[in-house]
Amino acid sequence: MEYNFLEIEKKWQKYWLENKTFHSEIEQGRPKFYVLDMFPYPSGAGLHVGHPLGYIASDIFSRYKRLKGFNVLHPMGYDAYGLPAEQYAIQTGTHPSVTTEKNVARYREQMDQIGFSYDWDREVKTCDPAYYKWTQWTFIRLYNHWYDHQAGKARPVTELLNIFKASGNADVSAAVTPNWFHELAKKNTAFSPSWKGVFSAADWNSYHEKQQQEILMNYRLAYLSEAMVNWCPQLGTVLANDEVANGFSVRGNHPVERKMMRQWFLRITAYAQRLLNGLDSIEWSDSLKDQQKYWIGRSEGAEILFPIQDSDLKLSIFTTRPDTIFGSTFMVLSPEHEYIEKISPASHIGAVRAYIEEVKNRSERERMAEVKKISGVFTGAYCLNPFNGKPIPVWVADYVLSGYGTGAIMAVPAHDSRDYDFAKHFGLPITEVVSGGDISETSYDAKDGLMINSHFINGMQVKEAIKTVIARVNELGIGKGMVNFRLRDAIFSRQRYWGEPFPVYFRDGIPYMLDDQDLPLELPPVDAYLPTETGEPPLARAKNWKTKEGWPLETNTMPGFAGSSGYYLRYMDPHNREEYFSKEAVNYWQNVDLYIGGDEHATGHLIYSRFWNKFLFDLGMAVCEEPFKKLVNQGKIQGRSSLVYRLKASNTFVSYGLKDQYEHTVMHVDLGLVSNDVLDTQAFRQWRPDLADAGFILEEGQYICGHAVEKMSKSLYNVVNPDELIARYGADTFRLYEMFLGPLEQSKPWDTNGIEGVFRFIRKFWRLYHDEENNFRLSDEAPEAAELRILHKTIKKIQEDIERLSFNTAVSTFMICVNELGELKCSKRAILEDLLILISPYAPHLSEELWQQCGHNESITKAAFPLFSESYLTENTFKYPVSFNGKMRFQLELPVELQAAEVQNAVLAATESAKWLEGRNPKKIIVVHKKIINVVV
RNA sequence: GCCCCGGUGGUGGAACUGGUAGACACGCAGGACUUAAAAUCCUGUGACCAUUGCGGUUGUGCGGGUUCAAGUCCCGCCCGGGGUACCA
Repeated sequence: MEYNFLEIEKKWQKYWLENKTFHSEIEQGRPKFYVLDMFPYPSGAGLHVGHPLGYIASDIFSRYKRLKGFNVLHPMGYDAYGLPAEQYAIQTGTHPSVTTEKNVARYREQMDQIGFSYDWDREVKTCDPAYYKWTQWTFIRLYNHWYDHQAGKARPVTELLNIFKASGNADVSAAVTPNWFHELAKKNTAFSPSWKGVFSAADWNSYHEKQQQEILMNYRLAYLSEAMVNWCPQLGTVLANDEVANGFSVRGNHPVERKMMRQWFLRITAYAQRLLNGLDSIEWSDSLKDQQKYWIGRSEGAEILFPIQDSDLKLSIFTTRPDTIFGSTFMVLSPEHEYIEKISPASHIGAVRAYIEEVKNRSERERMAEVKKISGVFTGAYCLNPFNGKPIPVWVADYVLSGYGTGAIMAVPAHDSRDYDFAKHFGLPITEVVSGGDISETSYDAKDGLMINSHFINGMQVKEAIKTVIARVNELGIGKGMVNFRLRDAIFSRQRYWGEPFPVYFRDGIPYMLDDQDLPLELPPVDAYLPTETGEPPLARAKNWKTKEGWPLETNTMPGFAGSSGYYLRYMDPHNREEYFSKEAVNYWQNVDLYIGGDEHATGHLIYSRFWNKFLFDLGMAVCEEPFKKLVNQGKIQGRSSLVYRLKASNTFVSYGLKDQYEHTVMHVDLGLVSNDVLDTQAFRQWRPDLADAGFILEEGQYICGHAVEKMSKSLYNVVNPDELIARYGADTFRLYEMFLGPLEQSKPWDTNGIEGVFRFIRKFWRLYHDEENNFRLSDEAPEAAELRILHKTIKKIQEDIERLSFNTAVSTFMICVNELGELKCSKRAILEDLLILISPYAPHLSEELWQQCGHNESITKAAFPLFSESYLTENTFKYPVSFNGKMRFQLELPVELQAAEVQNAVLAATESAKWLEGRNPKKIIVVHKKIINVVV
């Protein structure tokens, strides 16, 4: 039988589906292994050749682990909420679920063609009410919990209420919104403006329901707050920080502005330290961990109070360099700082207000673009250095951010480059307090040197000085050591239709959660997918969008990362109607052992889901602190575009090698018209009407195209579609070729040319099992030592490669093995059956087919991975490479048992040595057993 | 600016802990089979020099260093990709 991949692949895909070959169930006593792909957003364009790269790798690993005896959980699903389907709905009126279903079906069809070993019984879709019920359920828990820093975990709000009732909040160490009491006093006149947010039990019990709820909101892990948010007018919604880059939306690249809005937030900052600590316990790439570390942005320092001159007010600043306090020659407040109005004298307040107004009107984008532009204004006020009472002028400038630290800094121009630039610009004094730099040209920011001009810390090293100042500040009660994080709470509301509805209603303007029994709150139909005339989100269009009692429901929906934050847990028990997932399931499957996906999720999904998991861990539901033990980012597959060169103002095209002799413009040409960089000129003329009369300047009778590596995109005509390749070469060849392309984690260009080599290999492999007439034929003769050596060498290498996810070298290893067995004309069952098992994770259809022809009734996926035995590889001689002064000169075959001294003698005795010794005596002979000999002369 | 990753033939890449640089494949050249083509098989293929033969020199972005030995380790640069951007 000829190798007919079309038939074989269809046959086994059907077999796997009908026999539920990859269905997994809990099997106590059998070790589990959880392999997960980042589930895709099903876009209308379908899969291109870059998408399946990670899926193939994870599939190979899953199949390998099954052969190794593991009970493998390998599910797939869809991150179904997304902007494209909704934008399409806005344009056409088609409900996004219709578009999504269609795209899901297409994705499934494409994935099935590749022969993945997913347990499709566990499929989840984030837009499925049975799934998002648990997203809503978790939101309710977040709302009903607060973070206790003392306990280091989330606790129920009911417990917090008991504490408040019994003893107020003085002893509570909770994660709260900074300056929440200040905002509350502004909103609710029942609270005094000078209130510091501390209340006794008696105070608490005297508060009205509304006041109590308003206070509690600042403790909840999901909370509603008026805050500066990223507003994207084109998308008509708010975005989280990770969804914005350089002032533009990551999706769609639309401008984003800052706006005050009331939104739902998740208090992810409560978990900042744990999110940081957890990174040390997981196997992720350094670059990914660094990205998260930077995003979390922990910095240690101190909060110090500076009294304002002629006032009772004290200005609180945050600094990581308390050692430089005597070098602080001015203070800077952010333009939003509450003290500005209070401290600026009448003589200056006009100019200050004008500056603030100017800053406010600058858009976020302008601000970004003008980072280097220095601006600021003197408030006219002074504060005093708390140690020596020296007056320091207070400025306002927009290089200080209101959202970080206390929104105010002590500027130390000598040792901070931003302060330095500011001081130079406004002619403010620069006082050196750390020796070791030259501050005439630039600031000296290093934390290295001895303190000078600094009273009680003079002569100390920076590190010691920092400790000493913090201790002194503590002692005097004018500040304390403090840790700050760059991480911001996650904005959780979207003013869009296509997302999870919040399980929230409002009574007298106060939010309340729905009962669990009313979940899921399903997404209602609307007449249009646009905001209302009054600017309310699309859900405000839904009829009867209220509770049974008539209270209005929340009209925002949840963001994209809501549904993807806990999906790996739901896969463990996807059909459970009573629980998110059962205790039994999570105790068995624990967490993800290997997670493969793109690194664009570094500061989004991968932080949110770690947070989500830690919260569920605090609830006692997740059993591991970290959801993804090992994570690998597959590289991007870039497009390899073909280029042709058109002579200026003509329809003549010049071949690549001759193009520099003419003035020309470069044009992208469809990959389908090019083979091995040679253009099919006939097809080119038919490609577009305007090219029908195209002329060519050829080299050696051919038109050679140039090429460029760039992103895969329709507009560059370089998109390669897996369906066509599979139709032509089969899925097994396609899988192998994707892996053969290069290391999984590396980005690389797709070049279809090489696929022929892999296809050749597959057919060569097939021929090992067949005679010249293509009849299946294996011999039962005992294998020879040489054949066994090849097999075991291969087992060893394949196992090592797969364990370190080096799939490209594994493919080479198979090629070498088949080349060598082919040379020996090996057709021994004892060799070839093991080889089939080895290759089955890579080329599953082919190996199932041959396995069956070998006479097995059961799927090869149930076989056991062959055991490697060192004994077949032992040799009694070794061919030593012999170097002279490090240069390899010749090889010398010697018995392996020879000791170093004997080897040295043998080398000196070798005839070739004389030539390189040239009569000299060697100074030294290095012998590394079974590695190398180096003669030093 | 800062952080991370990378730079090896015409191309994709291999060399895992320092130990024969260029495995495996593509492409290219030559050959076999064939009326011919496809398919298949064989040989060669980093560069330069020498080819009558063995061969020699050089070579992993650049410049130094450590070592018996460096693509691999150290120092200083250059280039490409990604992340980040006044976070005090």
